[in-house]
Amino acid sequence: MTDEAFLRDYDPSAFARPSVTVDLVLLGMHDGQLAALLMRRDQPPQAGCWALPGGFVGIDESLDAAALRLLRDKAGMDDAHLEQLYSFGAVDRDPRMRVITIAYLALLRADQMAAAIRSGRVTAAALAGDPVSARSPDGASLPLAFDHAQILTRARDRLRGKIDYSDIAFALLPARFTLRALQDVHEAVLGVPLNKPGFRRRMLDRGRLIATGTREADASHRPAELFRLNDGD
Amino acid sequence: MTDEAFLRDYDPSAFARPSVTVDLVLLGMHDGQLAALLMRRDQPPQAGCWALPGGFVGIDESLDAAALRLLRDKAGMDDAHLEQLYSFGAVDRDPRMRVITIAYLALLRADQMAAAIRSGRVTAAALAGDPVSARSPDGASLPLAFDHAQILTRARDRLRGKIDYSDIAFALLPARFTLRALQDVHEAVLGVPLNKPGFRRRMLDRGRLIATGTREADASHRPAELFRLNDGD
DNA sequence: TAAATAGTGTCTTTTAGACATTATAAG
DNA sequence: CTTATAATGTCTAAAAGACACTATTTA
Repeated sequence: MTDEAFLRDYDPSAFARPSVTVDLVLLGMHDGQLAALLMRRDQPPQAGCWALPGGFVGIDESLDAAALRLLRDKAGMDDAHLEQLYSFGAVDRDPRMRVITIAYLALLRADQMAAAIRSGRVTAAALAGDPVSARSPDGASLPLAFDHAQILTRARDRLRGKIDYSDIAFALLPARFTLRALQDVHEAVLGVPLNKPGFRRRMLDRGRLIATGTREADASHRPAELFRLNDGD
Repeated sequence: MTDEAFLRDYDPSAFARPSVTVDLVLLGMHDGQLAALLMRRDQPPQAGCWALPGGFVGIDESLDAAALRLLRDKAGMDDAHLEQLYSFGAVDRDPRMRVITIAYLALLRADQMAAAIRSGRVTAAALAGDPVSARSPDGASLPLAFDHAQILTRARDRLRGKIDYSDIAFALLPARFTLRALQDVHEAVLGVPLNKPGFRRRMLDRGRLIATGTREADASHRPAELFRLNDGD
């Protein structure tokens, strides 16, 4: 890249620049299904459609910092798993102006999901299908704004691709969890039922799960043992 | 995101916006090693350092279109494997101004590498280590500009992560290739030697390789059979 | 004691690593 | 006939799917 190109870009009005935003895909388990937290648009364009929480990237703010700020402002938390997902830059993705968005994937525990929903700023929508579509808890289909179906599909696919060899499933669970709950997460993300003994053995053979010796409390049947992740090494 | 935020952003001088560029990581095999194509900076800042080819994203140009344009302009080709890699947006990554770059990974065949080098616009640099460092063919270490070592490391890691389950290795090979050449690509990318019979069986059992019946020509020993990829299904 | 889920044992198939052996070309 | 590499066979170990079975809690 030549310095002349940079220099002429020093004058912000000489050449039009795209706006840059960060959008958050907040994913977690809700009612036993994989769900995203969405905001309802009440202004045109696309009023009535459901959108990802997002905002502009500040001129003195890194992309990661912008994602963290939005996580606090839109979902009211600051300790979720957060990773950059993909950048979307189709020319007409927003009818108002040229906007390039860097999408981030945030993984929430059930208690974080519940707290964000209680705050009233976001609503949970179950995700299914390919490409992904969103459904409200009562089963109604929720229309998605802009290219957000595409973004949600890529987020779901990222989760599917990484769940077998990474620790991301645990970001969707409390610190102590049963093997059944862990299997429920895997099945919801992958969209297929899994073999129980095989799943159990695969998880335990990995050597990362530590039995706590305590058991779940509220079950109306034999209670399962609670495990925690050994994130020390 | 509120419409007020969008509206105030309609005036480009009201709020400073970052510049947006696309940088290309052009990877291929060179002298039996994994190598990137770099440009030497002859102007400050970082004069004498080696940088990825890149350029601004046009206001009416998608990210993918900008990457394709740069592939043509900087490497003189338009049929390489091209995929978005990651976006880099640290506030001080470029000392001149705030620049967010969307990095793309391009995979080149040996003949494309050679043609780009002959054009004189880029130079091949072998990649090794973690984080990646660059070396010229004569063994000299090449200092990398800005955050480009970080970008190259992420490109190399993407290649490593996908080579076992995707077709990207074939993007680095001509249409017809020997199993030894395919193994050389895997070994260069992964940085470890592989077992020959096991590698051969794994590739053939996948059912994607088609024996052509012809053999390599220039060998001074028993010539190996040439295969091609079945990219039909 | 019935119901429901937790948890285990075992068989089989698949996959992959290691290593020895045979085959075929050039010089 | 020597040398170098191609190509194959076989043994073994680890991983994963399927399924039957036992164990333990609540109601």
